[in-house]
Amino acid sequence: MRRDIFQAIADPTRRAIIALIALQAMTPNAIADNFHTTRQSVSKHLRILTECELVKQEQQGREIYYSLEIKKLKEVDKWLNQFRKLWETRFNQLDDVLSTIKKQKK
Amino acid sequence: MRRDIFQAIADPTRRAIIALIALQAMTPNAIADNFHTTRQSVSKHLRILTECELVKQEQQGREIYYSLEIKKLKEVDKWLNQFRKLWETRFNQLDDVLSTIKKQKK
DNA sequence: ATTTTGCGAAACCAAAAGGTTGCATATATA
DNA sequence: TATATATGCAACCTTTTGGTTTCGCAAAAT
Repeated sequence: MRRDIFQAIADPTRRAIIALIALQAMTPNAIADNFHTTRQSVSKHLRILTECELVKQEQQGREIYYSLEIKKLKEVDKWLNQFRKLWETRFNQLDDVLSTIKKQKK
Repeated sequence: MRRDIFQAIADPTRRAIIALIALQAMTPNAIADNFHTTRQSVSKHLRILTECELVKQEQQGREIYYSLEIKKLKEVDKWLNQFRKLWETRFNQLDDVLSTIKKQKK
C-alpha cells in the first residue's frame, strides 16, 4: 500500500469526492448518492483518503461526517512549486511563440 | 486506459523522471541510470508520460531525448485552484490555531 | 561487413486497485 | 422489544499496473 496523496488523487472518483466534501462535511451515503456507485465503494475511497490524511471524520450518532483536510492538498502544491518557476519564465513564452510560428508554417 | 495527468504523476518513479528531465532532455538509458530499475521499465513510464502529453521526444540519431512539457503540469495547478481559496482563508488559519491548542493540551 | 548500442514493442507475471456482496455492529425508530 | 438505518470490514473477483524478459530494428562503431 503506497497510500500517498498523489496516489489518492489519481482516481477520478476520489477527486470528485474531494471536491464534494470540500465545502461541507457529508456522510458516505450522501456522497454515494452523487455518483453511479455503491456506498461500499465510496466507503473504500474514504478509507484511502483518510489513511493519507486528506479527509477527517466526525461521528454524529450513527452517522459519520467526512470533510476535507484542505491543508493536506498543499503538499501537491508544494511539489508543483519546483516547476512553477519553469512555466512562468520567458523561455516558455518564447517556446509558445516558436510553436505558434511552426503551426502557421504548416 | 485512463491515462490522465493525475494517474501519470501517481507513480513515484514517474515523478522522479519528471523532475529529472525538467531541466534538460535525457535519453531512456541516461534516465534509467538514475534509478534502481531497467531501461525497459523507464521506457514504459516514458510511454505513459508521452501518452498524456507530459513529455515530448526528440530523435537524434539512434538516441531519443525526452523532455518535460512543463505546460501540461499547469493542469494539476488548475485543479488545485478550486481549493486554494479555501486553504488561504482565515477560517483555516483559525483551524490551525485550534489544532495547535489541542496538541498543547495533550 | 560484422558487431555493438539504443531503442520500442510484445509476452508474460505478480501485485495492487477498484468494485461487489455479505455480514457484524451500533444507533434510531415503531 | 423488534425493525430499519448507517456504517465499517472482510472475502472475493476482475482489471490494471509495474516490472522483467525477449525480440526485432536501426544507427553507430569496429
